Amino acid sequence: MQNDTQPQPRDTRHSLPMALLRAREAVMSRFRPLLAEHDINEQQWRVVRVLAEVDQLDATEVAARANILAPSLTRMIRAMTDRGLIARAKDATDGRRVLLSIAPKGRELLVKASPDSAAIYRQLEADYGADRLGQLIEMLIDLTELGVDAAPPPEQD
Amino acid sequence: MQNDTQPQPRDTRHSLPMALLRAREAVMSRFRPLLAEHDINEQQWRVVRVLAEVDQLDATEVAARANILAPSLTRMIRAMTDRGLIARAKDATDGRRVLLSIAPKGRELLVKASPDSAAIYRQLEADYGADRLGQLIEMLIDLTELGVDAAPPPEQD
DNA sequence: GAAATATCATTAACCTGTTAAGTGATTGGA
DNA sequence: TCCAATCACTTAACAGGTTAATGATATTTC
Repeated sequence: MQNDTQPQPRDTRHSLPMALLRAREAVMSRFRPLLAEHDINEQQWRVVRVLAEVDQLDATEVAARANILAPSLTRMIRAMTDRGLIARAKDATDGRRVLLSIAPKGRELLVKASPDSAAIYRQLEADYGADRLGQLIEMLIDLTELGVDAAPPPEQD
Repeated sequence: MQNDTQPQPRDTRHSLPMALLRAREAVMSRFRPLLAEHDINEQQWRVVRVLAEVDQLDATEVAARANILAPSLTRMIRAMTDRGLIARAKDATDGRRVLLSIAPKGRELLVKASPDSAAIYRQLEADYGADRLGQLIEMLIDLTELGVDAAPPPEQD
């Protein structure tokens, strides 16, 4: 056996980025019909949910919490305000900032979709195991919080 | 306390889809510089790696294994064949199928990028714990394999 | 064997992802 | 005060994500 002369990449099945991608796709496939029913996409749904948790938030923070890039959010703001899902206002003390908040139709959407969403989540817990699902989420949060460079090379100066 | 009249969605931090998204973003941020160095994006990198594991594969299978939708793959095939990363051929026995295989520049890319990729992965294991990372991947694979409807509602007729 | 059906790939249309550059507002040091 | 640097958002350009429709082959059914 001399098959390890060249370091081969991990097989795609056990690659962490791909495993994350596939798992996400598997989970989202359960929620997609519900989102389609309410004529909203994943990204807008995330924005609505982030804004539901707070009174108002500047665009940069919304983008960070909903995992959406600033240019994407800029485009989405127009569509979502036009649809009455969110409201946009300028920050009085900082002219650069755009403050976003949830609007009536956004709350309405949340109220209408939440029960089904919760049911889908319960089914997922039933299928996978509620404890195990909770454990998985904690592990994912830990992974996320490692940050880009948990152990950066020592700076030389 | 009477705050549970309306089922509120899980806070975004503990939402499974968002946790998966954020974790993936955190992991990919480590790999992105390497991919940029080789002037390739995530999706093309996935296609190259899938094709490296086999002799040839029809487009549908490549799409499935690389988690890329068929229309996206169609667009990518042109760019990737133009660049010499993959090769495209028609299936002699089934005129509908397009068979894809890795091409010399694709193998070259793999050879050049793999050592750095492996190093990034080892760093990730060091930061997160190799055992724990393996456990996480197994949990993600299990989640993926639940499928869309592990326990579909009983059909009525 | 012909018609109906199913499958694979492509195209189209619209949206978001991503990077880079641009604009206006704010901040902080000379 | 000035002005350079930074910051928040926007715009632009191109690529992929997503859905639906279309075309071309295969397969199934009668």
